[in-house]
Amino acid sequence: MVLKGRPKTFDNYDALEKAQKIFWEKGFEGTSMCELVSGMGISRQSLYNTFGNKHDLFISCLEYYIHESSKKFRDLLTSDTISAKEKLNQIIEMVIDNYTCPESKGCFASFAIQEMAQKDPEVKRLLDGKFERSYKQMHEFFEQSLENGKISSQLSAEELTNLFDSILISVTSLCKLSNRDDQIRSLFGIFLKQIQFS
Amino acid sequence: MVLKGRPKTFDNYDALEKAQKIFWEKGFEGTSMCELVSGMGISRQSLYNTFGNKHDLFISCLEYYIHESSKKFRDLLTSDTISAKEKLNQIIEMVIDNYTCPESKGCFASFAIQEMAQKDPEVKRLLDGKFERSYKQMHEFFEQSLENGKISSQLSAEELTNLFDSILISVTSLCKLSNRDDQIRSLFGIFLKQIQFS
DNA sequence: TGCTTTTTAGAATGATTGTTCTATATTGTA
DNA sequence: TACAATATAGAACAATCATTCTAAAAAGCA
Repeated sequence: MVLKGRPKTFDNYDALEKAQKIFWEKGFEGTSMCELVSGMGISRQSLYNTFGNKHDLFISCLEYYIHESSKKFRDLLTSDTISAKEKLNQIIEMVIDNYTCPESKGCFASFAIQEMAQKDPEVKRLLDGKFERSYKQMHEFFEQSLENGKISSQLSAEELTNLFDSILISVTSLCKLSNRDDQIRSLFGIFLKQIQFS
Repeated sequence: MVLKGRPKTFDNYDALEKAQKIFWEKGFEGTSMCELVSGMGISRQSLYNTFGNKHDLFISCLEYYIHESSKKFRDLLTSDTISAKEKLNQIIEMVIDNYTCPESKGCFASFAIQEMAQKDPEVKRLLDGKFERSYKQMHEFFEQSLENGKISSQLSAEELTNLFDSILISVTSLCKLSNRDDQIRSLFGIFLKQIQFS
């Protein structure tokens, strides 16, 4: 394939990341195309040529966010080099850092659940997929760890997954309220109390 | 105080409830005044006279929702006639019914957290207040129940409160995803496993 | 130098927004 | 009957919206 004409000068994913942050702060309906043009640092024409209309752009942002945010989580859970205990500790540390730092904006997917899932089938489908995949990854982790005796618990693999998933989702709302950092940390302490490591 | 002129023919709280449901479905930015005029069943002029502008109206909706949704919860927790175990069971049953019924729309306050809390200080203040009050009510309940021996647990009153609060918040997001009813029910089972009733 | 494509800026479009204004009807009390 | 308050419908307004269009500059390759 031969390239002709002026080459692209901006990076699609850089632009998507900028757009996503704007959507995140102002919401889908609350964000205007003018703000996106300014914020993404590309011209209106380039925006429409590259990303389609406003809704298309939002979907692309959500897809990119889901892809990026799932990466670290999946890599940690499926790593071969660290113990089950260490995996959990690293995930918990990562989450606590993310949701207790002052400039944290929470979770773009959780925001999308509340603003968009009900009225936008495409958003709903993407979110269902994302949360189902991470649920399955967690479940597999707990099931294997219980089976091979790395952990034991009075709770089943399903229950451990349900609880951990619930805590992860709740902190995306808690972090938007005032003075909840201690509660966020406490929740993971409570979760770890459910597990004995060998 | 003597009444003069034509009396009001619509009920403020009925109108607020209708407005709140529209905001709930479409979001603050996604709802137009025209939709509100149609949906609330009153004229545009009456709307502005009674509730001020769009933002004022949203705040009134949120205040009313907070007041109404806190009522049952508070009444149950502070009741003198039923046991601690019965209180928890009734609250749990109420929540599960609310969030697993097909026409459930979730929680208006949780929606407001994600769409509005970050950019609207007044909304933030109302939500901080609501969740802080219900947190304190729960904490008082668990503290007293532990002190007078109605319940015992390996978790402290703070931890029980943190966990229960977290579960309540997470189900407002879970209910917007597909096929999560079992998980919602499971979470309360897990919570009850943390408590021994006497 | 031509050709092609992407880049930019900004005008134009038509629809919709929140809000105010005008005008009139309704329904109570004095 | 007069007055006061609320009710209604809908026009008017200026602003903003998402999107398309116009026009020209920039940058690669043949």
